[in-house]
Amino acid sequence: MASRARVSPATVSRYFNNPEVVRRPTRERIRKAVDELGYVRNRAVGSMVSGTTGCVGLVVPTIDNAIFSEMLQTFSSALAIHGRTMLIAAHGYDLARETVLVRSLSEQRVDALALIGLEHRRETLMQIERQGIPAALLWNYRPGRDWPCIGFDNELAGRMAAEHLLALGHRDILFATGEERSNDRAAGRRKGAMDAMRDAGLAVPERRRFVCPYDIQMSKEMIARDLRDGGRPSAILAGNDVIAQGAIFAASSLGIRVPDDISVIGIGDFRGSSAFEPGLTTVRIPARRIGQLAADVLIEMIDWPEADFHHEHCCPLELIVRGTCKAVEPAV
Amino acid sequence: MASRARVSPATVSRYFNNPEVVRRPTRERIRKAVDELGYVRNRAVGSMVSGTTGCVGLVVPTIDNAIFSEMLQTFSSALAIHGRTMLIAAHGYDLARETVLVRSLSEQRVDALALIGLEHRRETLMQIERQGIPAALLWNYRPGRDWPCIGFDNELAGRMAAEHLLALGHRDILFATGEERSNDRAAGRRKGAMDAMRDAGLAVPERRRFVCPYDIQMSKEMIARDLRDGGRPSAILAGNDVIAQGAIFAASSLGIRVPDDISVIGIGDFRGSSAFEPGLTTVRIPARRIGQLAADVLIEMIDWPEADFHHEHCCPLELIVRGTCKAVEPAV
DNA sequence: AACACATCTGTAAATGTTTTCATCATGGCC
DNA sequence: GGCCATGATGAAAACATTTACAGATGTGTT
Repeated sequence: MASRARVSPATVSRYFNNPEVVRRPTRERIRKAVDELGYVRNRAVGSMVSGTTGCVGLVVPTIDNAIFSEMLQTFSSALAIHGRTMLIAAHGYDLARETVLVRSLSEQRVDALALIGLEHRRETLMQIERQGIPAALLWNYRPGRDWPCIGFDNELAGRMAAEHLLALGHRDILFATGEERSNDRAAGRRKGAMDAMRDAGLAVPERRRFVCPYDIQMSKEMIARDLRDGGRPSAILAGNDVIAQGAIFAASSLGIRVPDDISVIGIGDFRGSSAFEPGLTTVRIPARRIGQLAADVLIEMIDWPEADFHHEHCCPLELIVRGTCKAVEPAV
Repeated sequence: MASRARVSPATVSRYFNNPEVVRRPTRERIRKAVDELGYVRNRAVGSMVSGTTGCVGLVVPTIDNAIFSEMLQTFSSALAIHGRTMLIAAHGYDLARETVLVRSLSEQRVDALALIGLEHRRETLMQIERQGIPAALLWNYRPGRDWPCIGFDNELAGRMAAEHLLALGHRDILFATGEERSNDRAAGRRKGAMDAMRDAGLAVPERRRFVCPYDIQMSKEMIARDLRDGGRPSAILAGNDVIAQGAIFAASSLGIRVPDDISVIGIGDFRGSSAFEPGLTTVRIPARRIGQLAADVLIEMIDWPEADFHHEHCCPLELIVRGTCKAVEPAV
């Protein structure tokens, strides 16, 4: 390649990385040679010398998820603006597999790494620390961590949902929360909701709590069965909007009207939740904001490795009141 | 690293790539050294010498999309089984940007590449061809292409939906199809539906056709407005399930009952479409199957570069009849 | 003991880019 | 014309791994 343009490899390198330092005619000669040979420079090699790949790794439980994908999209676009690429890997809610993926990403020499949630295997975090890869934990937030952390307070989300129902006078609430295995977010939300109940002096019987998978159809079926066989609560608190949507359809399939006969609240405010009839009342998760912040923080950490600002962002939640919750009639 | 275990770099390389050719005690020594030093091998460098990175690139219009993400998940898992990683990039329905992404992926030296749709800029395809990267086009299918192609017949999908409505006696159908800019899939579906109407000897007036964005809320609003102002068709054919869901909510918001007052059919069978009340009648896209096949095909192309089997997979579609379509009452 | 053979490991070359330092050319200024 | 500053380019080292080949060691057979 270099010989075709009658320049040294050094100049070719400059042509790609700092075109302006190459004299116009030389530049033109290289451009032509690149064109004719269909030359594509090998970034992998460059990374060996310069130590950077321009890739940022993102390890998520699953891509196949309404709300993550919103964050992913923003994250990816934000990186692109800085000329970086996103490398993505999904572990399917299996933290052991997460360790493998992190290693694989390290081997690719990603410039930075983002993980979902605060809970990870010791091994995973040590791997990252040891290699000195800039990294951040996303989606969940608790203060005082020694890792950069961009997310929101999942406990608060659960609490906000519960308190909204309590404020409307609901006492008999069904808690249909998400699977908690390898998922500190779901666990946090349930805890927050339970705390709110306790604080209100209300006990939640075992039969009013259960775990739903992240699937609208399966949630619908489980909740429908419970509504049919397990008595009739006055409200359902769902661990996320997918479960909430399942709950609405479950009610609908049994001829139970929302919100007249039963109230439903979700967490997430996924795309589409606003379109429901009636619109889903929910606690909005600032997914795009998290994606954007995550990208900003990681790029900052890459570009100023010494700086060591303490990155902690707790993004605000917002209760979105739409049409699926209604006050209980005052006892006559 | 090599010195710490008192072996040559060559043996370390063997330890990682072919552990079984290294003698037990040596292996153990290396394992210990790796452990102590927290050593992580640099795959990027290896790729320079061996020419492979273990990464497969996937360029999609958007990740933030119910049905792609199902395919992505399967694709990624299938690759993982073969020890390969997925590199993903989204161009936001901008084929010019796609070219840039493909170049970037080439520079990373992905072992193979997958693109969505059949239409791409000449430049994009030439880039790939010139570099000799194994590549496949996904999601859409038309026979006789000179590129490996794994997808389904989008025209047929549109036609199937239309013919179902026609068979139920519908004549006045509203066509709410997807945005066609940089999207041959949406264009194909609309064409298929229109062809079916023509074949049935029916003209579709301009006011019964319009384009919806890929967003449930916006689709709902557009369709609600049309239903209010533009007269009342007996059925709505939606270009995808998101639009169909928007249509159902639009009807619902106006007190129009589905399917009694109006029928709705979608294309996709997204997760969640089955949970609707009533369940959405739709044409199922075999998303997981496409993801699996795509991974298989690409891995085959990587492993047997010479083989040159003609890869063309047209995955079968299936009409899923649920509850949103009803025969029109026979004229009295 | 000699030999063939298999198994394991080391040597050294090769890979394509970046980076540092040196060199060369050019032009302005005294 | 000599000098310095500036800008453009080249030379060469460095990077961490793979691979072909050679050498070493061990094993079993005659």
